[in-house]
Amino acid sequence: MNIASIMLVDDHPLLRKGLAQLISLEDHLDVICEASSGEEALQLVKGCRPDLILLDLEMKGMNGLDTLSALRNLNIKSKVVMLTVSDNETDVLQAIKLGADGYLLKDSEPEDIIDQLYKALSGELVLAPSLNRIIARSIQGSTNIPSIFNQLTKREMEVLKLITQGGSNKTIGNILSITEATVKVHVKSLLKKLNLRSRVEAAVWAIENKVTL
Amino acid sequence: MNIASIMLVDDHPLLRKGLAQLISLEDHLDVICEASSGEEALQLVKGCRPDLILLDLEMKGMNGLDTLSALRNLNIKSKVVMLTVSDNETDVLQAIKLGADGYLLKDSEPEDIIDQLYKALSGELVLAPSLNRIIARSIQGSTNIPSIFNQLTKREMEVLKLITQGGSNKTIGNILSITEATVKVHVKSLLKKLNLRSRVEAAVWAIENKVTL
DNA sequence: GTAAAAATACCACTAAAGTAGTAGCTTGCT
DNA sequence: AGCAAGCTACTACTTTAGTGGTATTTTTAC
Repeated sequence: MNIASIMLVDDHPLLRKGLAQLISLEDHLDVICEASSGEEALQLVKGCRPDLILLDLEMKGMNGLDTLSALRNLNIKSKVVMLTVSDNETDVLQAIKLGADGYLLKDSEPEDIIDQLYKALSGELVLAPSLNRIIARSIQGSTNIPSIFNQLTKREMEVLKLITQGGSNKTIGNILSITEATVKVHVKSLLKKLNLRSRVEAAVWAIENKVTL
Repeated sequence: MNIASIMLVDDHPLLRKGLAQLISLEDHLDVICEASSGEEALQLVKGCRPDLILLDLEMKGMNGLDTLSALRNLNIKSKVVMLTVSDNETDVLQAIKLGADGYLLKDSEPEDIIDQLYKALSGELVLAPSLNRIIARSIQGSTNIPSIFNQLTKREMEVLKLITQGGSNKTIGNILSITEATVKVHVKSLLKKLNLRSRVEAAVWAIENKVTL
């Protein structure tokens, strides 16, 4: 077996250090470059050509999902394994949809992570064990949330964002230069799409699903 | 200078590894024990007697602040430096109030973290640079938020929690077995205390300040 | 034991929020 | 060209939310 090259992308130097050290103990794995942001990662990949990219989901600026889709758009064929603290349902499904080769949690045991990296390198789709039930539910089709997540229109997203900032329909209307009535229309359809009952639930949903737009 | 003993408390093995490796490069610092939770930390401290405890804020189960106050109740005199991803205002101030000797952010540069640890060991109160303005604001007294945080009554906290779950005043009343009118009273005073304008803002505030009660 | 704070409850009122239906206009897709 | 989808706007209506004030009972604190 050849030595597989790995790129680390995480805005926490500490965690990169931990990963690098962990990986350095493996004969068949080698960290060839590190990036502290999604932007940096995109610049470096071309020169790096890693076999596998370990990508943090929660990053300032460009987040992990954005970075992932940007990487795919650049036609980078490296395996990409997401590394995250959250087992957030939409994030997991979104990552998979975007072509991630794995989704691991930071609180896993180091040995498990290494195991999973080998599996990912061999072409397997690896998921942290605690994510299995999320995937299962999604396959059962009961998960209308993530598919509908994308179906929120730009306007609805904007309105949702402003709701999380505590805006009333009127103030949201002023900000977007539309009438309160129109805001209500957006709120209504947004609630319907997300299957929620009030703007409070929408705000909570948005925060927990990190609607950043 | 003697070698200072350090205890690591973090539920992410990876990050512990990173820290341990980082610290192992220092001649005057030595990691003598590690804990993966607040509970474990409390069990281990007595046998460990570290000079300094590096304590993660975000942990499952007992969080960092709980752990800190528990440590102080056990009359542990070790320096305690909080390590966290968030620069959340209330957390910082709360930690300091509870007697933390430092508050560092995980995305700092490793060298900076080491520097800060030395300073903390020498008795200095160390804060990540980006926290300075938070502290400044607090000293200016403009920060009514954290002091008032504690002033929310039990009932108000319960109501607030239920608001974050999307409950209407009526349903909250049903859950708590009080009338809608009474719920409104609680909401009113809760909004006043937190200086917020609507239940949506309250919900967002509660989530961002991790009101778990 | 008294005073203050908390929790309960009610009324009356204003202001938002949410629902339902209609409709004109634009943009993208076929 | 035609159709679907998104954005806009309106009316009319019901339901919640939020404000102000008063008042009783229970806890908590000193």
